[in-house]
Amino acid sequence: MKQKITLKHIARELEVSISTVSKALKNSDEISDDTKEKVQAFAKLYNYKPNNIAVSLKNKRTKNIGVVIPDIVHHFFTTVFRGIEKYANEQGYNVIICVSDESFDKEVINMEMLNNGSIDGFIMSLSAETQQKNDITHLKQVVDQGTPLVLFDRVTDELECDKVILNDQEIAYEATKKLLKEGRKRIALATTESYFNVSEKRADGYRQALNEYGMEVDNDLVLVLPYNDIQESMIEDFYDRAKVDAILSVNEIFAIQCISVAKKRGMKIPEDISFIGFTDGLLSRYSNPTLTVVAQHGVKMGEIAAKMLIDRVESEAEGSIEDTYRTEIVQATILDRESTIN
Amino acid sequence: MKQKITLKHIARELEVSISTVSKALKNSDEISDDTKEKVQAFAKLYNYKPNNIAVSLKNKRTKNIGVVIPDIVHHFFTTVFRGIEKYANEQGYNVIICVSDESFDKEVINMEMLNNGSIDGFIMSLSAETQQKNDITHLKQVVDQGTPLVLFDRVTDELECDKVILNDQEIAYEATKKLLKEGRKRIALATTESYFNVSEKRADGYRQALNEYGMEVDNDLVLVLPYNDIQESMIEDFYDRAKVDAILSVNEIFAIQCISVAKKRGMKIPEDISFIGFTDGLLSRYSNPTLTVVAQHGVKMGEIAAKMLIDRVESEAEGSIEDTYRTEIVQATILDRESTIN
DNA sequence: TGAGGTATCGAAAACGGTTTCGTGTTAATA
DNA sequence: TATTAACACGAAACCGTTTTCGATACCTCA
Repeated sequence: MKQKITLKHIARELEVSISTVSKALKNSDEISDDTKEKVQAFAKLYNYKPNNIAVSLKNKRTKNIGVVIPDIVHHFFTTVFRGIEKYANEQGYNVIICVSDESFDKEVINMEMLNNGSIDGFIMSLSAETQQKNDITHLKQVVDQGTPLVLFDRVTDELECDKVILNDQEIAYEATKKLLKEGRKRIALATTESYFNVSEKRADGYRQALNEYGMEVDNDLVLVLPYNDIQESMIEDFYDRAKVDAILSVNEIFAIQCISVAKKRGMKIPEDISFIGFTDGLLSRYSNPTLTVVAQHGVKMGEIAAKMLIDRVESEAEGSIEDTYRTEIVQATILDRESTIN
Repeated sequence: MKQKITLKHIARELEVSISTVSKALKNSDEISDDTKEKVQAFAKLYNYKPNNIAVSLKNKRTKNIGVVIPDIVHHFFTTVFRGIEKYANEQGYNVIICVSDESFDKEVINMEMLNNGSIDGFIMSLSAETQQKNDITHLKQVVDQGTPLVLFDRVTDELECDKVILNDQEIAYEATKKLLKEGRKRIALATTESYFNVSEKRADGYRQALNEYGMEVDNDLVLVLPYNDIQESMIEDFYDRAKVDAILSVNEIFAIQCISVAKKRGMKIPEDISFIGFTDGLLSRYSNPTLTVVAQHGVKMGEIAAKMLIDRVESEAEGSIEDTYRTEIVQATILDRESTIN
């Protein structure tokens, strides 16, 4: 096991000072070409790499960004993360990831773990519990301390910071209109508990479209499903009590399960009933019939979030403080597949 | 924006030395109870948290572990990562993740980025390209430098280090035997190019079972599919040229696609043909019929990998060098679902 | 009374870099 | 020849901790 080589070693070996070595490696013009060559050759030979930790301590910049997300075994978050990681790496940043597991406490603990110099800024999406409790003192604290923060997807209006969101309401409106244009009369909404910010906005878009077509929003047509542990009977009951000819689902799984039950009941898709779901994951692509979806462009969202964060980090480093926070909106698109009529 | 408070600030304010503050906060018995109380109260009041970077520089330990995986939008890797993150966090470690994107170059660059003091050790799974080229000099370099390294799933025999793998061959043997016991006579193997270590081992298990039942391994029954961009016609052609009554697939997607084509051809599942796939992801659970799978227990694999790494990191820190590398084997299990006869 | 012990604290080195400023040498200029 | 500027380099401070090694003051006991 070879010892990691440091400036000190090089300096001793070449009988020059540490400062000379440091400067020579940076090609400073204070140093003669002769010594530069010597030092650089030696450094290359022994594969010298500056110690990141030492550099970070000196610069007060780590080139690490912290990402806190509710779940990692989850297609949407994964794609966003992909975008973050991609952009960050291109800019020479590393990404430290923590999973809050939809838990408020874990979210708080994770952020405290990271916010002691380990990272230059946060990108995060709120946990379910945090949205439910609506307690964001930990976020405020981070922002107060001057740590840049970018929220994506599951955001909150109570905090002033940079944000990246989907045009949820608008695209839900578009999706619903697409179903209406198919001639659907009894369009259902499959959704989660309402404390999810995004679900609420999607529901708004759904209602807006119905209203525009002069339709009443029938509460019997709203199917609220639990986040986990969905029983088929819930969907059966729903089909029993509500005549339905289309379903807009706030996620992929709900849609797939509704399709599955519909098929068992002998309904023809998309003739008798059509489906649109949010999230362009594997399920939608490989289901039978394939599912028409709202593509959320997670990678793009992640890239934008990373860019916003890094821009802010670097501008703060240069002392030019921009104090206006921005909210970027990613335009979702509808991907037509077999579960709707085209 | 409040300045981050340091030992120096506390020391100045309380008119004691930095060392006293440091010791007081650690409850050292060199310090009187009086001063301890004063210092601790002040620290709590101003929410003092030690700067991680400075601590890392001093201890030469970062409490960060680096994870390099080929893909993040991928169920198996995601679950493994979940296990890593879970165990690591419990032990007070953070996880820095880099995605190699199945590219050799990115893998090398990522590892170089991290291996300059940013992390205490690596957990990784080889990229496709790395396996293909069979070039692992970058890994050897890391190990030579004394950085602990744990390989999982996509490992290599050419490197001595800790490893965590699945009992791929054995479970493929079991799965194939399960199909044989169903009375299947023409069992196909849907697989990737052979340079994937794990695919090769699964193929071995498949052959072993066939041999045990006195069957020839018919090369017409091996369907090699590309990693991306699978055309349905490839599967159509396969069904055309080979009479098949069961398929063992090295992943989920191949199985799902084979099922889809089989259904279109009017084959009854599992009566006419049965399926087993590797990876217990969403697709298998929500497909129609649901897919019998080999569960790889990614979370457990991740936890084991993290434990192996952290154990080694900490034992090295204590100077007690264990020089025997271990290979842990995770036992896969078969989850019976609708695509096979039970 | 003086040696030794204990309690409490501070100075300083160290981790591995970056950066400012000063200094000695040489060469150009008045 | 004396002054000065350019050149090449080193000393030292600094980032925020931890930790070793005194140093002082007070106390105890022979």
